[in-house]
Amino acid sequence: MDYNYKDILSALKHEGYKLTPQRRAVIQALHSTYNHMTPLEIFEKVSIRSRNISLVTIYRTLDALEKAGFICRLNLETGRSGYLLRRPRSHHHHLVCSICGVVVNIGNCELEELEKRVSEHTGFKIISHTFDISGICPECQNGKIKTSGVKI
Amino acid sequence: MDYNYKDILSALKHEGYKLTPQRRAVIQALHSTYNHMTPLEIFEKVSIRSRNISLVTIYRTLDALEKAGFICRLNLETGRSGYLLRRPRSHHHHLVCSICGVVVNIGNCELEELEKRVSEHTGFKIISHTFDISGICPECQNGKIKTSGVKI
DNA sequence: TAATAAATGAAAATTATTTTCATCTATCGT
DNA sequence: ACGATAGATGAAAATAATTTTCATTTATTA
Ligand SMILES: [Zn+2]
Ligand SMILES: [Zn+2]
Ligand SMILES: [Zn+2]
Ligand SMILES: [Zn+2]
Repeated sequence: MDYNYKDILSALKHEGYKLTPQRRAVIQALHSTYNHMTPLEIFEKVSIRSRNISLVTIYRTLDALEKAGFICRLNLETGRSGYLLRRPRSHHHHLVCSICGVVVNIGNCELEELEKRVSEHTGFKIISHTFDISGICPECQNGKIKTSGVKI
Repeated sequence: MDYNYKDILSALKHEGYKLTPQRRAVIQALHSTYNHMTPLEIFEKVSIRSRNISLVTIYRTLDALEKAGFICRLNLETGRSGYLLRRPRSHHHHLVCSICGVVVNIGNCELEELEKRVSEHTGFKIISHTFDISGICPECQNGKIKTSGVKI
């Protein structure tokens, strides 16, 4: 089952966060797309509608949302961070288009078995794993590039 | 089959790079450990033996080594980069100790099959994948912490 | 040994992110 | 609705990683 805009607002409030217009705007921006966005991109997107937010607040809001588990952070190849709304509640991974930045969630992670074998073989106590796939989405394969800049 | 110090020197030379003392020192530092290191850590390590290198040169040497395929770059959780000598020539992944930073190479990547299924399911043309595991190595589980700072 | 393309280092520039601190405001109890 | 207050915001400065610039040095090759 997926999170949605209302879920996030009420859960945030429940966790003691205030529902400011700035936070609503950031959540709304994340909710409006399946693309990942950097803090700066979110700032630009939000600033189109209201000049009423600063980049610092974007950073702080993303921190809060990440701590509360409502967004996924991508470690971009550039060394920067990309964020997107966390839609599946359960453990999952990301398939990211290198051209337009769209993200498809990959569920049914089958890596626990591999983890177990690695653990037995090395003696490591496993904490976590990361797994990301990059590729070209069908639309970009057809040349229908939707965004201007090259992502990732 | 694994790369070693001499392989790298001669291959670098073959690719047109000059073998400067600074480059030798960086390669030597990477070769001397199975831990990953940040550029700054490499700088500090190399600087103990000779005051004859600057941090900029570390960055430039790491760029060259990465382009030439002789080192692996880890996207650390902190958003910084960690580097280590690339020992297996073939496609592989990394199991990293969160405490001491030691890295174990995981060969026999079995993710191509998963990639194929994802591709069929989403229509994406797959370019690449990343897969990293973090955990606690046997020595750190026993409290034998070798390095001072917490890595990753 | 001389020529030269490449490499180096110091310093400045760039960029992402975080911190500081004074001001503002969402929320809650009255 | 009103006032108190903890928490949130924004401007500006601070931090930190990385890259660029440019004058000087050096590994390589003939
Ligand atoms: Zn996700
Ligand atoms: Zn997984
Ligand atoms: Zn490796
Ligand atoms: Zn793989």
